[in-house]
Amino acid sequence: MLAKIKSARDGLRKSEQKVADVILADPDNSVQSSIQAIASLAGVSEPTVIRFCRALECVGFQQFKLRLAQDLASRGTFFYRDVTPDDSGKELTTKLIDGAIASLVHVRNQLNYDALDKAIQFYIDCNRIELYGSGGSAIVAEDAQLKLFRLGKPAIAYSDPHIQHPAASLLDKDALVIAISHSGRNQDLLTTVQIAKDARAKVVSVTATKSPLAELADVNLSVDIVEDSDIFSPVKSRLAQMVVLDILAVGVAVRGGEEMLHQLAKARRAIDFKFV
Amino acid sequence: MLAKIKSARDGLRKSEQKVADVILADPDNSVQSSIQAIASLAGVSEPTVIRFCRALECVGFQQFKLRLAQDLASRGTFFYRDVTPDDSGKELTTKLIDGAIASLVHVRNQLNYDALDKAIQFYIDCNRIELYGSGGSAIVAEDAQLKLFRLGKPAIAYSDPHIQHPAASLLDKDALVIAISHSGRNQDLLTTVQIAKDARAKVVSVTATKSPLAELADVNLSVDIVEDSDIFSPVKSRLAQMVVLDILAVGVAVRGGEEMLHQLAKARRAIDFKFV
DNA sequence: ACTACTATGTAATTTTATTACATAATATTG
DNA sequence: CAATATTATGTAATAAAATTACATAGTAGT
Repeated sequence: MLAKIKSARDGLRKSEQKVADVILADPDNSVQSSIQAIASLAGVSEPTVIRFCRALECVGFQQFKLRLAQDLASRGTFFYRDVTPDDSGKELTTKLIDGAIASLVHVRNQLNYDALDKAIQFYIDCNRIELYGSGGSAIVAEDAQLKLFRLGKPAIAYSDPHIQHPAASLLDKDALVIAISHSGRNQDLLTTVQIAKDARAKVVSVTATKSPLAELADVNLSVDIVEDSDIFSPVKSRLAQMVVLDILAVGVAVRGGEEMLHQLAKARRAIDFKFV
Repeated sequence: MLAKIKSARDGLRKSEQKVADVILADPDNSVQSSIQAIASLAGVSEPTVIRFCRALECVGFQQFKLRLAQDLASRGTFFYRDVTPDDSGKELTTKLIDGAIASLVHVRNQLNYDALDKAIQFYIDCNRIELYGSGGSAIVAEDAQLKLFRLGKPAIAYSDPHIQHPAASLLDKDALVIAISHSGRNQDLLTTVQIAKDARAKVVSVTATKSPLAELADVNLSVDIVEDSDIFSPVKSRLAQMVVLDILAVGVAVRGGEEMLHQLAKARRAIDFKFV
């Protein structure tokens, strides 16, 4: 629609062009305005605005506004821009959410499906899961615990390295470790994972490609998010990690066949009223 | 917006529900209709339609239609499809991530900026923050705690109702409560919030529009996500809630002016190597 | 069963969009 | 370069739509 206005502009009558200019100058504002507001902004009469709409093949002003609004809504490409102190609430929201979306799109494009399949197989072959992560990654670990829990095998998350270490040393070859880290360079976590490996547990990491943690793990689900401009630490990676683990959990569920899905649906219904 | 209507529906008055049903039944047609048309289709009076729009936090019918139209337009971009057992890893990933993205787009389109501004002001005016959430929402509360923590005021998250209750009773008018819930109908949480209000604390809720919790809170940051087809419980709402609280936190930070941003940057550098 | 409150509708009012018509501007032709 | 036709634009009237103010019906609580 915007493009249509632009290309139609020169073929319009003089006063209609004024209307086109006003709308092109601030389309977001225009969709909220009345004919009156636009007419006076453009310095033309109200019928002129209607004629303008008709020239654009709309039956009236309302339809024109509707089309324009839909156009504006779907134009959204999600590119990340830094927030600045003078952003309005709307700008802030748009920027942060677009950033989050962009990082999810990124994950979608980079996720390694072989690794995912291997991780799913590890889950199927194990008899219990331990999740390790500290700081922000502890949140992700807990979230994943909630999910994996309902798939039928014991799952527990530890965030304190002093507990992770002894816990890891008690694992065996039937245990699965999921180690979560943004940078993959947290020394405590690396030590924990090494202990788990020495105990012959399988290790899936959720971290940056080529990081020490990714190298150490049996399988890495890569989450490479640049947090370049966030005021806060890894918010976007946290989202991305959560989604990756969600994919793992759902993957396990669907590979488990009909009966697992069925059981999950049951579990869900039972929990729903509590899970708020 | 559609999701918003769905989740708000049960909290509406009877005749407003009729309006909701008419619109949900054929949203594409509704955006082109006048109040009259919708009113007569729903078998209610015209003012009822307006009241319905206001209940959805729109200033009038026009704004409502506009939002709905924009919602319909962007709905096609990332649409959610159910996962099936024979999905490949790639299909699984695409489906789940698109679902997550769609829910973030929703949040972007529906967030109420006035409410956001008020919530930011509450933070600025308070001297400590308590976050309440159970189950999945406890994860969100902890995540938010991590963020708010660094803005300079004490923040603590409680997930156990038996701890939330006494904690809430000890609050005073300088305390800010952030209550998180998917449905906004968790009785324990409602009780906690009532206790907090009786203690004169300010309450910001992060939950579904028109839910009992939203009604009870001083300000609600609406997160209306339909989890219709997820195998797991509120994963998408959890993401959405986290993002909304991230927006709140960043909003507080940027409104705090240059010096707060500076301090945060310092804090971040200091923590970075730990915060993995 | 009465009171108070909430929900809903009716009718008036205001705002918004549209039409019909008049006038001004521009082009066309003798 | 008039005179006239044609097109463009505005004014004022009208119709439609949205909104408000108010009245009444319904409901919950005593």
